[in-house]
Amino acid sequence: MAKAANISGATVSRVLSGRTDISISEEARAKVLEAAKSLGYQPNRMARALVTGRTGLVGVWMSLHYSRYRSQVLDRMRALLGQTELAMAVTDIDEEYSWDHSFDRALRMPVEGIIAFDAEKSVEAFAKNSDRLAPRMPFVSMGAYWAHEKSYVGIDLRSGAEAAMDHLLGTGRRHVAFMAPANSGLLLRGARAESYQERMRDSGLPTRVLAAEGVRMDSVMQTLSDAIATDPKLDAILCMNDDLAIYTVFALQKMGIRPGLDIAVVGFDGIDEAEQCPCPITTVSQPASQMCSLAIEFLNAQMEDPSAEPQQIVLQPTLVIRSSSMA
Amino acid sequence: MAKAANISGATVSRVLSGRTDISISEEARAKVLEAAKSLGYQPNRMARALVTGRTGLVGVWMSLHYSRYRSQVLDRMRALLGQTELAMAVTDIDEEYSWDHSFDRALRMPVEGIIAFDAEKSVEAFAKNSDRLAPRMPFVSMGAYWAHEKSYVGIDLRSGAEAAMDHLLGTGRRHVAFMAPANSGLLLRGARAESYQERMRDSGLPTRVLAAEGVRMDSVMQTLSDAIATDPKLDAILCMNDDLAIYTVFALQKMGIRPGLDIAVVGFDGIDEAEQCPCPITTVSQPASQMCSLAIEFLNAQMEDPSAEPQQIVLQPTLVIRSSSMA
DNA sequence: TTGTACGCGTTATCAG
DNA sequence: CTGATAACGCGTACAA
Repeated sequence: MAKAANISGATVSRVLSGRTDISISEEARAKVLEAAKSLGYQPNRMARALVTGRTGLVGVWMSLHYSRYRSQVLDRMRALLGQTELAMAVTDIDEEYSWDHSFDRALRMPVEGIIAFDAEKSVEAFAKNSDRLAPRMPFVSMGAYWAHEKSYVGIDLRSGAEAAMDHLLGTGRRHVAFMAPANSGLLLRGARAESYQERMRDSGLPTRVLAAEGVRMDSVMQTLSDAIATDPKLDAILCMNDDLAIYTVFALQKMGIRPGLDIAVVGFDGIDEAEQCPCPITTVSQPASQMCSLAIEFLNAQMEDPSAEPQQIVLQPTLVIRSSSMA
Repeated sequence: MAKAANISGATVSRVLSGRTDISISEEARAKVLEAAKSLGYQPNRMARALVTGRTGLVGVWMSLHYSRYRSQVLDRMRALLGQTELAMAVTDIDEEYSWDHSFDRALRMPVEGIIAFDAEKSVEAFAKNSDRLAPRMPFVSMGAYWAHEKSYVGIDLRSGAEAAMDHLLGTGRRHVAFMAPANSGLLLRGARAESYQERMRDSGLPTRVLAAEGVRMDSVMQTLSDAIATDPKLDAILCMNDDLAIYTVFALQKMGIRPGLDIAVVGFDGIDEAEQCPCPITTVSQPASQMCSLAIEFLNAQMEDPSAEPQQIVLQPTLVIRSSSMA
C-alpha cells in the first residue's frame, strides 16, 4: 500500500488511523486516501491490535436461550456501548461451557474485557482459573451470579424472592408453589427456589415444585392443571421469571381461575410485558439498566488500570405489586 | 517466556501450538509446559493471527430481537459450528446498521468469514460495498434476505406465503387479514405481505392489515378485537411469524372464537411450539437446519478458496397444515 | 511535515 | 530434534 501511494508507510498509518493530534499535509492525505480507495485497502486489524494492544471489542458472555429479559438486557448493553467507542461481541457461554467444559472458543475473541451476564454455570469456573486462562483480563460479572474474586454488579435475587414470599404469605396465601422450567436446574437450587423453600419451612408450610416442560403456554397449562388437581387449595405461584408468570396468568384465566383473587401469581425480572398484560403481573423487578451502566463503568475502570481493585456492588431488586397478586 | 524456560521461542511455539506433525522431545515439552504454567503464560492470539492469517472465528450477523425462531437457528448454528474448529461471534447487525449506517463495529471482529442471517436492512448494503469494506471476506447470507453478488442460502418465503394463501382461499376463506408487528416495516413490504396482497387482489378481495403493537398477548388481543369489530366476517389471519400466530390462537380462544373453525390462523417459521400448542398451528415451516448446514458448507468453500464462484441456493419452505386452519 | 528504523509476539524456514 | 532468523503489517519514536 505504502509504495502504491509513493509515500511512506508511516504517513499511511497516520492518515488511516484518523489521528487529529498530528498534522499532515492535505496533499499527502489526499494521495493516501485515493490510493487506499483504488486498492480497496483496509488496515490489518490484527497487526494494529498487536502493536496498540487494543481491539475496541468487549465480550458479552451470556446464554442466548429464549428469554425476554435477556433480550432486553442485551438491547440495553448495545445502546450503552454504542455511546462509547467499544463494540460488542456476544458469546453463548453457558452452552459452550456445558458442552466441553472449556473456554477455548470464547477466548478466541480478542476482546479487551468481558462482561458475563447471568452466566450461571461458567462465571465461577472462569474467575477461579482466570490467571491461567486469561491473565489480567478485565472481567465483570453481572446479574444473578457473580464471582467474588473479580468485579461484579450482582442482583440480590434472594432478597427479592424473600420480599415476594413475604408479600404472598402476608396477604394470607398458604398453598404457595414454585414454578421453573424442568431442565433449568433452578427448581430446587438457586436464590429463588431456596428463598421460597426457607420461607415456606419457616411458616411450617409444605413446599411444592412445579416443573414446566418448557416456557410455553401448553406446558404451563399442563403443569397447572396437574397441580390444581393434586392440590385444589393452591392459592399462589411464584414463577422463576416473567415469561413463565405471563403464561401462568393466561393459563389460569383460560381455566376460569381468577389470577390475584383465586390464585396469586408472582414473576421475576420486570420485563415490560409484565406490566402491559390485561392482568398486570406482580414481579421482582431487576434494575437492568443500572446494572448495565455499572458493569460498563466497572469494566472501564479495569481496562484503564488492570491492577485496580475490583469494584463490587449488589443491587436490590424491587417488588412491584400488581393485579396478579392483589387481594 | 522463551528465556524463562531457557529454551528457544521456536520450541515454545511448537509445543504450545499443539502440533502433532512435528516431533519434540519429551524433555523439552515438559520444560515448556511447566514454565508456561508457572508464568500463567498464554500465546498472544493477535500475533499468532498476524502470521497465520487465521483466527478460528466466524461472525454471525443477525438481529438479536426476541424471536423463538432466531433462538432456534442460533442454537443450530452453535451446534454445527461446535463440530468444526470454528467459534461463533454473534453481532447484532441490523440494530447497529440502523443506528449509524456503518459496519465499523461489526468489522472489528477479526473473523475468517461471515454468515448473515435474516439481516434485512444490512445484507444488501454490505454486499454492494464489500470490496471496499472487507475485500475478499468470505460472506454467506442465509434466510429470507440475500445478496445476489455473494453466496447465499435463501428461503423462498414468497412461495411459502403463496401456498399459505392458496390453502386459505382454497378452503373457502374470503376475509383474510395479514398481521405483523407495527414497527417491523413488514406490514406492507416483504415477501409475506406482498404475496398476501397479490393473492387477495387476484381473487378480487380487499386486503386488510393488522398491526400488532408488539409481539405480546395483550397487543395481539387488542388488535384482534378491533379487527373483528370492524369486520365481523373476518375468517382467516395470516401471521408474519409463529410467535404472533400462537398469540393469535390463544387470543381467539379467549374471545370464544374457535381457531380453524371460525377463524383460520397461519404462521411462518415452523418453531416447535407451533406444533405443541393445545391447538396446533398451521405454519410455513422454514428448513432451518438444512439452511444452517448449507451456509456453513458454502462459507467453508469460500474460506478454502476465496476466489471460488459463489454458491447460491434457494430453499423451499413447507406448508404444514394443522388444526388452526382446518375446516 | 515526512521518512527511517525498530518492535509488537508469534510461526515458518532453514541450518545445525 | 532444536535454535537462529526472517517475516507478518502495523504504530511510533526519532531524525531529517
